[in-house]
Amino acid sequence: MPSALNLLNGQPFADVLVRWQKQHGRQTLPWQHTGDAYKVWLSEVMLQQTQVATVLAYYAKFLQVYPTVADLAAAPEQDVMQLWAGLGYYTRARNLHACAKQVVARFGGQFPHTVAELESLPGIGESTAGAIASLAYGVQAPILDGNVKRVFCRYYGVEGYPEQSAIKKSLWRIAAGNVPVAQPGVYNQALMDLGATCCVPRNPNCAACPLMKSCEALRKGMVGLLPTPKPKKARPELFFISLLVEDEHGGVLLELQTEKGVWQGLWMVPSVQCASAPSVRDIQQWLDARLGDFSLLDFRAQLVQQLDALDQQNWLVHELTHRKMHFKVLHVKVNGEWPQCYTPNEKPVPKIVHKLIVQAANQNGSVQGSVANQNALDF
DNA sequence: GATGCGTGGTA
DNA sequence: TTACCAAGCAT
Repeated sequence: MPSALNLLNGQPFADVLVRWQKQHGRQTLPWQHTGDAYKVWLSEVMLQQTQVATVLAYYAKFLQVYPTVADLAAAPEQDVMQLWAGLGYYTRARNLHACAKQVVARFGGQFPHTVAELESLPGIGESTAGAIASLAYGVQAPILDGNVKRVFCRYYGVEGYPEQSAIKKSLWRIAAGNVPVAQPGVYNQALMDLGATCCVPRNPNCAACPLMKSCEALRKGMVGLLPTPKPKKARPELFFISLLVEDEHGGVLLELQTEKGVWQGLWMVPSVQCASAPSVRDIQQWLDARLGDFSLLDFRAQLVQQLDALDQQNWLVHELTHRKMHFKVLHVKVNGEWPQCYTPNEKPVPKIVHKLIVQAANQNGSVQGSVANQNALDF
């Protein structure tokens, strides 16, 4: 267990990391060295469960469109969702927007300095609050993200799945016990940089690690075994039939997902869950129930004609962390501009919409398809 | 306390 | 190809 006397080669643990960060850590990430809590917050939220390389383009776009938290607070939510589309975990986007509004309303447009106040804001949990407080304001606050958990699990030889509450609790104790008064931001950045560039999940570069000489996992030969992996669980496989209605302008019929669950707040092509071997009768019933909603009754025959061919159509696979989704498509083109049809660039859509459009375009090589394909590639 | 929530990269 | 998992949070 760590203490104030946690020394490494006679130097305080934190000093070693701070020195390492300045020499070997990352220095050029766009939100670093800005002293701007808005930028730190924006990056931290985007980086939740998401890698730096993925975030960079989204971060730049957000900052360009919303240079300040007040700009973001004043934006329509759909605009925020649109900019976020493709980044995943869309609750983050809604919370981002709600948080911006609260920062303006409750804190006069300035992010608060204390962990407790930061944590009271939507989308900011204990770790993100610690990151903002330490990185933007120099507050002595711990963080505990995936990188830090891995570094501590190895360095202290902590066994057990880190998300388990008892393990997590002891990791937080370790994290809190090590944060230095001086330069807590650089120290926290060091932990993240070390985890992201050196103490990586597979094939860590222990020879280059500043903590090597007292790493418990290394001493025990357990580096490859820690952190203890998540217990495996079967991932349910779900099957869907989707309705791809394409108008002359490359627009696609989309409906806003208002239910809680995957893709809430985004726009999706009409879809119905089915068995892995869907029956023609069930899909036909679904069509009869839905076509009226979209004034598409005239196209019923055209769609019904495709039902038998669905057996031959390959499932398009879309994998999420907790489930594996399979899609087949009923595709129809309509003349003119059609209500509720939008290009995927007009509305925030999940990635699967682009995939479905691209697949349909490849299958029939339509002109509309190539437009849709272009839109997909714009992302 | 356990579960749900996206997408992309990597070995 | 499959499996893992990455700057977590909300419910």
